[in-house]
Amino acid sequence: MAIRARTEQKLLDAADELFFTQGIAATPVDAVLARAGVSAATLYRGYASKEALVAAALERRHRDWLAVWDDAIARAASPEGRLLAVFDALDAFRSRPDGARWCAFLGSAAEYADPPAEIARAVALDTTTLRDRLRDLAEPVVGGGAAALADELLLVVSGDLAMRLRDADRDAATTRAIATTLIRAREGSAAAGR
Amino acid sequence: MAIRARTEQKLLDAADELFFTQGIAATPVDAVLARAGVSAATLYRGYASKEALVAAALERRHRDWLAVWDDAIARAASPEGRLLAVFDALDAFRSRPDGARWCAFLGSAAEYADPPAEIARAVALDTTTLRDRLRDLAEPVVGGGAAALADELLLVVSGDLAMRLRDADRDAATTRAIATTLIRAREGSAAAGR
DNA sequence: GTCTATAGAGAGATAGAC
DNA sequence: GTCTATCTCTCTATAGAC
Repeated sequence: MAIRARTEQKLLDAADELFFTQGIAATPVDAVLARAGVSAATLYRGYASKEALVAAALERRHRDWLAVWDDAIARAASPEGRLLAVFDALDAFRSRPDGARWCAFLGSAAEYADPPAEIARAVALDTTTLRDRLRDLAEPVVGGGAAALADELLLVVSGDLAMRLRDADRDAATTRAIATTLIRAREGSAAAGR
Repeated sequence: MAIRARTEQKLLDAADELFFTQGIAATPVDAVLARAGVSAATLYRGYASKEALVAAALERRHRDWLAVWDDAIARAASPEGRLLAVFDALDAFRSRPDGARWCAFLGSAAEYADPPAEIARAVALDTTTLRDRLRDLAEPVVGGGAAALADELLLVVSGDLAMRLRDADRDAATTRAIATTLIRAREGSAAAGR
């Protein structure tokens, strides 16, 4: 990639902040360039297209998200706490200065009827990472029902994110109440099956 | 509105099918016009802007959605069945020929960082209608916890819709399993509190 | 009430200078 | 490795004929 590391970082910072708060289609490339203080020619030396820049921003954001999630898991004291840590991480990630309006990955998926391959890959990675890690974290809590519980919690996470489109500043309590109820229900049946 | 009823219907049909499957920003007005077999001048005689057409399509869709939901409620035989009917309605609405890719209302909210007033109104109406009707339907099932259960189910509905962005054709079973667990949990505490 | 034709603005991407 | 200048295309909306 024939582009300087510092320039690339400025581009990704600007892309992240604009694409995921204003929307991809709503953000002209010029706006990213102006915020980054970089010229169009430089952008297109490093990236094949606007979509390639979006994909790169998503990939960096995915790494950041995993780091925040890992921190939240590390701070938890029990298996159930580690499973619920995903919601602490959601709150923490959201209150970052560059917090997206709702979800950068779902938002990107929503903007394309037929997403460019690079963007589809980034969104699919987010989904499988969420599902796989939730299942691993659920296993110590509910045993055999871990995969099903992970699917349920993935829907709850997605629902929490989507609700941000309905009420801009909403209470996170409902989300946690749902998660706790779902976990309790499977803890009970796991214990009964033993 | 200086536009013929039949012409308006063709425009709304085309707008609905294109905006909510391809995306609003991704659909040029020309594409709507071509599909409707109507000219640009006619559209702008009836609607002030592209956004006004989007809002009109959302309003019509909202009325259709309520009719489908009402039908599903009418077919249910128990209070709990009527509360769960929202998920039957989601399935039915989705399999219509003009079924949106995920959700026309959330999708419209997602496309605008600062939505035009008419579109914001339509999305807000969808949200309050869902919340209020779910609460009314929950009341006979769980009594005092109805408002809290309605908030939970609204998040589940939104999560089901958002999950369609992750897996294009997914199993509806997870959604219903979550809803049933949440209802059971509050039925239990309602009974215990009596 | 609807159409053809077009105005006027803004988009993504590139050529060539430095 | 980065910038200035620009090319080409597409978009929303309107003017004027029928």
